[in-house]
Amino acid sequence: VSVGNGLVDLYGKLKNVEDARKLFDNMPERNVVSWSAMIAGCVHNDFAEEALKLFEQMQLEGVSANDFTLSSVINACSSLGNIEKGKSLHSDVRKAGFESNLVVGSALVDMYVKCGSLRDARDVFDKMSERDAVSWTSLIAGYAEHGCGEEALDLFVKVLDEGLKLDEFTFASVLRVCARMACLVQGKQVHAYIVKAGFESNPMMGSALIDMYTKCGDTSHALVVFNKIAEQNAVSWTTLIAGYAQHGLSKEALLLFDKMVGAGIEPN
RNA sequence: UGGCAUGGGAAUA
Repeated sequence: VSVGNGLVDLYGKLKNVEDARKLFDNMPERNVVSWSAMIAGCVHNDFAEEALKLFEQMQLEGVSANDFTLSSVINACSSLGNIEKGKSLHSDVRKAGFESNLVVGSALVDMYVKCGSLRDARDVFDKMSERDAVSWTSLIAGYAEHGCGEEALDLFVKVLDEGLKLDEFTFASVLRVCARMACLVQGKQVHAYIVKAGFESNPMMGSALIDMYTKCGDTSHALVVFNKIAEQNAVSWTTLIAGYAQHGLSKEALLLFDKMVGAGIEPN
């Protein structure tokens, strides 16, 4: 069974859901790991509906879900924006006693965020017994997405207070908030944290910083950041070009585009 | 007892 599970997982990760499914269907024996791997494979390859179907089938066959199964199938509801199913899974989580599980909790927060119910997301978040960078980022990104900049920044201050190690995903979400609010003061503070955390040359940090600086009207700092990125990718270039264009610097933007092509980056 | 599976992020439009 373990070998089969490993193969189902591998095919799913290689984006070959068809073969994963063939393997899964032909397994002489299936346990909760087999089902979880197959469900996760579907979710990661944009077959969220199929993941929900598999979950139902699993229950019909009398296999009970564990924390891994639940987080994957909750993630399926996130991508579908299916809050009804999400809520019913939330009650399954409570019944199965996975309420205090870190991963399941973060998946629920993300699910409610993607379904547009920030109240529920906040409620789950507040009730979690432990939180990591993912839990915090899910909620911060949720507030960012829904235009609740104040709440997002408030959370960021709190997580800094807790002394939790943050990753580039958290910083990217906070920078997005600063960009939207055109708040240069906050943005510069976040920039300082990024430098301190050693993420300065990270391409994702670079594009988030460029976006923040241009939306705040500081194109010269945006250029400084751009030049510090270890390896500029298409997003780095696009962000800078769009930032210049937004400020009427169309000649500079066109020049940048030529430079991008010259640097061997394919425009998309 | 151990082994295999699960959650979050950036530009443009």
